[in-house]
Amino acid sequence: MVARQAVDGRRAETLEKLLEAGSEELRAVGHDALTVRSVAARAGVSPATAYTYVASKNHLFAELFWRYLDAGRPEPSGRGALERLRGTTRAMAAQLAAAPELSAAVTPALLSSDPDVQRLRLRIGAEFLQRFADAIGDDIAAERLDGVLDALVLAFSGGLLQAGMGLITYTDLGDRLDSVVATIVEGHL
Amino acid sequence: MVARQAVDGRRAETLEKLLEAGSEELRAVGHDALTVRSVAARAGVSPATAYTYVASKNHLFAELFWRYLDAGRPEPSGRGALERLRGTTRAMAAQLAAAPELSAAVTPALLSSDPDVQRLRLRIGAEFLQRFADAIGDDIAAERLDGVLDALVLAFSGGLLQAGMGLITYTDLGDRLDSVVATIVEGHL
DNA sequence: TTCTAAGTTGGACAGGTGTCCAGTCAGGTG
DNA sequence: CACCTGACTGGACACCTGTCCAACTTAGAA
Repeated sequence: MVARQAVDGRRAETLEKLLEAGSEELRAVGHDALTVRSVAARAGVSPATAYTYVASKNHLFAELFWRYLDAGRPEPSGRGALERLRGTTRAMAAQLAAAPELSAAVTPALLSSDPDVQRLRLRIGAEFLQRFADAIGDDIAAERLDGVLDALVLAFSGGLLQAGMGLITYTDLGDRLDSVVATIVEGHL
Repeated sequence: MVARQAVDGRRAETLEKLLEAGSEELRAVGHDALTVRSVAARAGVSPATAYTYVASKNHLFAELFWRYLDAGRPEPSGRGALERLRGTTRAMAAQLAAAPELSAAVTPALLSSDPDVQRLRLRIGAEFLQRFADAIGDDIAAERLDGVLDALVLAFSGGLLQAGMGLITYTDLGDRLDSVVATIVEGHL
């Protein structure tokens, strides 16, 4: 369970309605203009009810992002660590590029001090790390693995931040990461 | 000029008062609790006046950060690119660690869509890039330089993001970057 | 000294945030 | 069938955000 509290039966349906409405609203008006009340209205639910599921706008974004991420977990394939890593970062960049509004929304959202956001960002961070580790497999010596994973996670977070800032587009992110991954991994295989 | 509009004479003094008050308020109550009105009060100025200098809370943070950054530009020293790079990242991490509230404030602030913030974040991004380029000097072959710089900037941004999220402390950032920088640069010298 | 223009001010404004609570509604249990 | 309980509602709350403007101050030019 990732939402604010356990959901079962009737509450599960309302939560789905809300998240679906949030996702539509996000695409429709963008993350700046979206308000929790407008999402509630779209879901046909009162604001007070919405706030029993979602602690804040930021929490809503984090939740939507987590679900989106979770739904598109890539299967690493390829002959070597570099090829698999590139496949993984490409897939992740493509996923972000396919939902630019959500991606733009989540970067600031994840920085919130809201405790419900905190849980989600740990989960999301762990997910990134896991994906890179899966892609590498055992192609990199154990004593070098941590350093390489560290560099990859930092570079990926950095890409997220730069795209969130609008310095690069989510579409460019793939190319950028491609070369950066090579630069990092080179000499450690 | 980085502030909202050109400042000269009398306006320059008021701006200084405001930024100084902002800095104090930030240390005193943290970035969540700080409001533009509370900063204005501390500076002995009306809110309306404050808003003629500062477009938003985020703009204030970006401005404070830029000035702080600008004041502490490190002089690269050391025998090789790796050593100088490490000196540079160490110095930058130490600078961030010395002003944790400001650092915590600026990461979300820089993601704002506010146009006054936008100018500043380009400037700040350019400054990071410049520092890395200065540290490397001409120790890395031209055809590899861009890739390495890219990786460094992404990794540094990533570090900023992770520290902003509270996944690592600003104090740990130095060690983390130290090893990541080595991982990136290794094999490109 | 008087005038002017830049700087500052108070106060109101429309919107957003997240919380709270008394009251209504609907479904499942006994 | 009546009842209880968990879900939902409406509306008010306190507070924050950034904007606007007519009125006041003040420093320096004429």
